[in-house]
Amino acid sequence: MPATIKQIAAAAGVSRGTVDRVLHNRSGVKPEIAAHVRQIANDLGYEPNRAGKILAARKQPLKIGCFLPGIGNAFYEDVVTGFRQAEAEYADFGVTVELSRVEGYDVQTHIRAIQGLVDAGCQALCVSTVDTHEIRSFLNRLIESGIPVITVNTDLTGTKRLCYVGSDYLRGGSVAAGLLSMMNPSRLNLLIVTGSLKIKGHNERIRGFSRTLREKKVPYRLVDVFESLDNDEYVYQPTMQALCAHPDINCIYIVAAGGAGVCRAVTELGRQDRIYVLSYDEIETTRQLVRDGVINFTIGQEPVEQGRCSIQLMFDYYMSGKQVVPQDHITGTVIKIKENID
Amino acid sequence: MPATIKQIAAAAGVSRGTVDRVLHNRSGVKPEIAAHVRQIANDLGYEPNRAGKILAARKQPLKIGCFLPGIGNAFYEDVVTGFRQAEAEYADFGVTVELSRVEGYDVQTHIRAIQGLVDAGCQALCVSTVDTHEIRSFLNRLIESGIPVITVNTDLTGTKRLCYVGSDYLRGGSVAAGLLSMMNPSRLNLLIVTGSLKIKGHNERIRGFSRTLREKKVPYRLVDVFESLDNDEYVYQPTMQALCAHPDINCIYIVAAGGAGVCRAVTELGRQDRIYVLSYDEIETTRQLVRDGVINFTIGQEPVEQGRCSIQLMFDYYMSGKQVVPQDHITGTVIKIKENID
DNA sequence: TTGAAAGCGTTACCAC
DNA sequence: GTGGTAACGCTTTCAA
Repeated sequence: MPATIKQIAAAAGVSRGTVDRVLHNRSGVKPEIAAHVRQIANDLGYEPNRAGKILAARKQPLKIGCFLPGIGNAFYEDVVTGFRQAEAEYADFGVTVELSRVEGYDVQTHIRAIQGLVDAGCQALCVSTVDTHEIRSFLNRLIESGIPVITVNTDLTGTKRLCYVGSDYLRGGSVAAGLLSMMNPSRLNLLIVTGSLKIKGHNERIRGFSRTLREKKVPYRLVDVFESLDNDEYVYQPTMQALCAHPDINCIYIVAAGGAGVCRAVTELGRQDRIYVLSYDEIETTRQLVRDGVINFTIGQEPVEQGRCSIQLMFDYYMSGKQVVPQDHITGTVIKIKENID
Repeated sequence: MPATIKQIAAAAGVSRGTVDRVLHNRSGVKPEIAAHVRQIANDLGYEPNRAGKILAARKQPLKIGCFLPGIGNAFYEDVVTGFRQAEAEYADFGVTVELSRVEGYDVQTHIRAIQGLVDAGCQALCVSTVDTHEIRSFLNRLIESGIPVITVNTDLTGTKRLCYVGSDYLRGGSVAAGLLSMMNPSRLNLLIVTGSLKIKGHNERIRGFSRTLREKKVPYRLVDVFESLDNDEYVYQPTMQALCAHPDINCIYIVAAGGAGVCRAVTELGRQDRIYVLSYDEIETTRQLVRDGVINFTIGQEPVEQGRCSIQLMFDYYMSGKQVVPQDHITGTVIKIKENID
């Protein structure tokens, strides 16, 4: 059982208040006493007791604001599940989670929503937003005003965010290529359906994918590339056209949402057995397509874990007295096939 | 913020002591008062505060005994890592973990080691042992004497253990077959190397494997099956013989430990590019063989999570006043290839 | 600059 | 049967 403040106080011959001041680097302690106390705390291997801290902290409960875009994109529901899980887990530790969702990816809308969380009294933020200059400087201002920020699912380069919690998109692309390379394809005639050519994560997946295909010397021909705009309705037509124009397509790499639309075209043409389909994430429609054998592999990024973990890291950061800056948490790149999908 | 005992006491017009007695179903409270208190607790949605409980519980710290066999089998090291992680995580909540390891799978040795943990004052057990009648009745006696038991990695059928934390071996086998079915093999000439024909988990994997191969109508011929006894040295010879006798073997299914020995034979014959190798778990030698491209797939079962989770569930069980029996926790069946292995 | 005390929610124990 | 109180470790506030 580790030493307590009381024991340190007794050993140092001072009061608990003084020890507390020293341990929190607060002013008003004579330097030599401070040094002495620090020495003893060190010798005794002091580790603050979380239960005690939490109990005392109940007077100032922690309100964490969470912001997610893409209302209507089922993927984010899992992140929300993670937020809620963590909220339930830490409820009796005084943690509250306030969630703000918006539709689409408009910068001004995002800024307004995040500002709304702050106005509602949130003392910390977990956000997934777009990586533009305007957002970055807006968040940097918040951070400087004392509101710590963790980026979830998408990082914001060059901000002073505490840390990033999310997947390694490059690796995600690489894993897709690695799987394909093991399929022993005599020749890959490849269709790539990305979400948006403007979204960094999607582009990184494609970069990782093609790099690994080259490294592995997989013979392939890129037949076509187009965007799905994360929309199942929209993507159906271009997929249909591409498949009809190129009867030799034997692999479709779906980089983001829109898989259901792509697969509808595939099955309507009855070509599901002659085409390898790889996709990302585990929304319910994707899961069903995997069960049905239309999608061969889907590559997950543990979205629930992303939500849960970001709240936990923020809580721990506050518990450490904002002393210990959390490390990035890169979630797993999880391969799912019919047999290990839920 | 949920209601506290203090608030309930005030609302019911009784003392905190009385509320505490009611909430813990202890005797010595007039029935009508008890009912009244219960009513109010319900209305106020009372949830006990963990921080408070933990603090008060520091007077009786919880010592959990963990037993694992297979010293020398690197797999269990990861389970130990999980135990230690949880111990560190819960140290300031008064949790201590006492670990006992033995070599091999002798029933009497196991019983002696587990009894040793109890004698050392452990109030709860997390164990991985063999599923024999003798072990089962020994553990049932311990359980009846008031020591809760969680089975880790291997379940004990028909015991009164709290719950099982570990993988679904049947599914593990099924996933291996699912992967193979996607390799488009014209015809599979299959070598199966199991750990031991006496170990239930290994047999279940094989059962899941062959069932799924049949379901998927994968054309295959079983060339040979033998045991590795989890021993890299031992398994080398039989593998060499089988490979030489059957130059048409194009797939090896390694059901348990011994993968390094099997792969040594494969590479010495220079046949790594013509043979699909599937294995289980992620010990360092396996990882290296995956990186080297000798093993194509290895299927993990999250051993660290198994260790961590079993301690956590036991702690939560004690925290609930031994009221809430935890559910089985089946860890993921994780597919690893070169690109997503660490 | 330091000490003392109250309070967070729970449990345990002693007194009535 | 019931109430009161001390204790767990920590933070905060007030007093000296």
